Amino acid sequence: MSFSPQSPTIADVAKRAGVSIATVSRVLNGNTPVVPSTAERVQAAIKELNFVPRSAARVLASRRTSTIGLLLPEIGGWFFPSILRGIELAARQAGYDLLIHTVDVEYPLKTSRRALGMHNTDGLIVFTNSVDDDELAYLERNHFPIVLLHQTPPEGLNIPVITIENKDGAQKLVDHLIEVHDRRRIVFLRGPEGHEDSDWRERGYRESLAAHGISANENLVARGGFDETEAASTVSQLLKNGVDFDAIFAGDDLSALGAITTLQSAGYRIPDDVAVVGFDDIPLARFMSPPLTTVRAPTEQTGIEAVKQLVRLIRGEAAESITLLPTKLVIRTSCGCKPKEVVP
Amino acid sequence: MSFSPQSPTIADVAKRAGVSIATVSRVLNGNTPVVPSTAERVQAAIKELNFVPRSAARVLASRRTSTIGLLLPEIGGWFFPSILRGIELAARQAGYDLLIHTVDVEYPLKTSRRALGMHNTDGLIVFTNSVDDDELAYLERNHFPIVLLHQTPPEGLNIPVITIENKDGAQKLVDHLIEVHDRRRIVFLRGPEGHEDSDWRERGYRESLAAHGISANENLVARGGFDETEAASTVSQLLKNGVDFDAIFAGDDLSALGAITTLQSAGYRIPDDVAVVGFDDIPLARFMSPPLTTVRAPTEQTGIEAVKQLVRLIRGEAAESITLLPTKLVIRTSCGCKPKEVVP
DNA sequence: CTGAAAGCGCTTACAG
DNA sequence: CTGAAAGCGCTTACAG
Repeated sequence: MSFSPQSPTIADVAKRAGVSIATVSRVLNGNTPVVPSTAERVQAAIKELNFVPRSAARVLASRRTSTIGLLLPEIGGWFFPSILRGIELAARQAGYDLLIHTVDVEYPLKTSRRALGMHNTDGLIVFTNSVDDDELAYLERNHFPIVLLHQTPPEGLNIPVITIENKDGAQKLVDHLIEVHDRRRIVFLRGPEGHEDSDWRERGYRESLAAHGISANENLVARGGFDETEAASTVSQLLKNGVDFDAIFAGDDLSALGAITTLQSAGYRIPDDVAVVGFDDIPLARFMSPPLTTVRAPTEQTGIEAVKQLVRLIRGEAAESITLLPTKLVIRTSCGCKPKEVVP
Repeated sequence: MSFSPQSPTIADVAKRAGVSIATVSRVLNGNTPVVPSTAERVQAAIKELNFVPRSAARVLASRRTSTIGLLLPEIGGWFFPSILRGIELAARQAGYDLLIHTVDVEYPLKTSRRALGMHNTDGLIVFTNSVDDDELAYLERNHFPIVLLHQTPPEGLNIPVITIENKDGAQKLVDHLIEVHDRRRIVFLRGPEGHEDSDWRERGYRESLAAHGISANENLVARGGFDETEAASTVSQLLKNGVDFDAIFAGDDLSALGAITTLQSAGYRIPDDVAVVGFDDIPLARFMSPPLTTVRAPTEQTGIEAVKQLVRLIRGEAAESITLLPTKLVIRTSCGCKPKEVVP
């Protein structure tokens, strides 16, 4: 039903080239010397028959799947395509296929154990909370290669993690609001509950305030949900409650968008009345009005690093226990900077 | 290196349950009756040993990979995550794994034949131009199940295609500009060369003009590239050239964004001076200023349909040769409608 | 309903 | 450098 019946096998190639299947295999894998003239005959036979070795047979015989599994939460973010591209490129380059499974975050364990694991991959890249702690512990106990993306491992588990300089980026951003634009009543819009990126950004926010002798005001910390709609409703609530603020550090660019929209339709001018900044530098950030000041993370690089560390683990080498990719301030005008000063 | 050495096999389960491996296999697959009490013992053994059957062995023995391959162009669009979700959900539900490969559109053939094909999948979902015509012909000649997404098959090949009502959506949108807002000098911003979605949208545009007795003006058709930057530079060029227009139908929402940005910084008011509409209804469309009138496509559904048709082919059933998913006008204010009339 | 056995298409020691 | 052969871990006729 799936293989064409006449689909050639290694035996067909061997027969045609007049060699044993072992020799064909050696030509295919290139890891054992083969006399050039023989190799050429084999190559020719392969081409003529349009032969492609059955993956399953190779996997079974070699005990290596040459496949990396990627577990993602169902709700894909904006960075998702570029991280995926990074992972796919790096995986292919290292000789691995990529098997993807999206996880209903409500049932991380049940779904994940079945779909991707040691039975069909050599290692797993796990994105933010898409595998629960018990499952991670189980996999680690069995020395199965795993790398975490944007999530530190649960207590006691030694699993490499790839993430970005959230705290540092956030701190620099808030420093900028305070030092350059003299804002002191800065709202922070949190991401979803339990989202580590958001937690670190919040720490950066708090440390910046502290470093400038501004005492934290808990009324200024509210839910943004990494989501335009939630941020929009939170900001209207703040306005309704008469909370006094002169800037908003939205947890991500989407919530910045929601905040800006709400403020503008309530008649506030940005950045004059309220400065608004985000995090991520999604493609549309530069097109918002005003263009959004934010923090850029090297998303594609994140995926590449994840594969790099995972491949080390698969090869039995040591991996970095934490890889922290640098973030970078992107100054536009929503913070109060003038177009002249803008980084292109 | 990849399987833990002690990782249990079907033989371990059989021994523990005191049955043959054939019986374990039958319990696993549930396609042959097994006495309930025996089945329970087997299930218990499976659970105790934490046994998960090796995929490669099943594939090799059964001659079915139970895997669907997805070929994507490297440049992921906005709809990408939701289409992927649709595909993944539907694939899993139908009992298939999902193997993904992104294709450098410069070399569609070379990369694609190696990565995904009959040697490791039961069928392929091919996204816009990620496999070249010769390769498609080769696959079809071998009766390998394929479904195309947003791309009609090359001449003479009978490959099912899933796409959306591009022409109809575009036509309704332009009808709206003409009939409701009395615009007659409407610019169309094309997508990338050879992009079928764009071609169909252009046809809808032209047919709407024709239906209203407006003769096409080729000066009003220009490159938008499905891209903010390209659209922005095209629109400034139009302005510089003194081209006279009262509306822009951008090929997609991103180019609408670029157009709006450019017009506004040149001092034009939207929609009063120029109405701007897009296509796709990306998440940020409602947050643009003004909120963008556009056309919505059921992206997740597109992925689901693709899997559905592909599974039919894999099972040897007949598939719909074309599945056209409906699009829907989303009226906001960038076309000139007042907020009151806005669809929520 | 169940088991023994062949076979899926490769890789890889082991000899030579 | 090359071949014969065992074996990877399953599924599936074939008997019984």
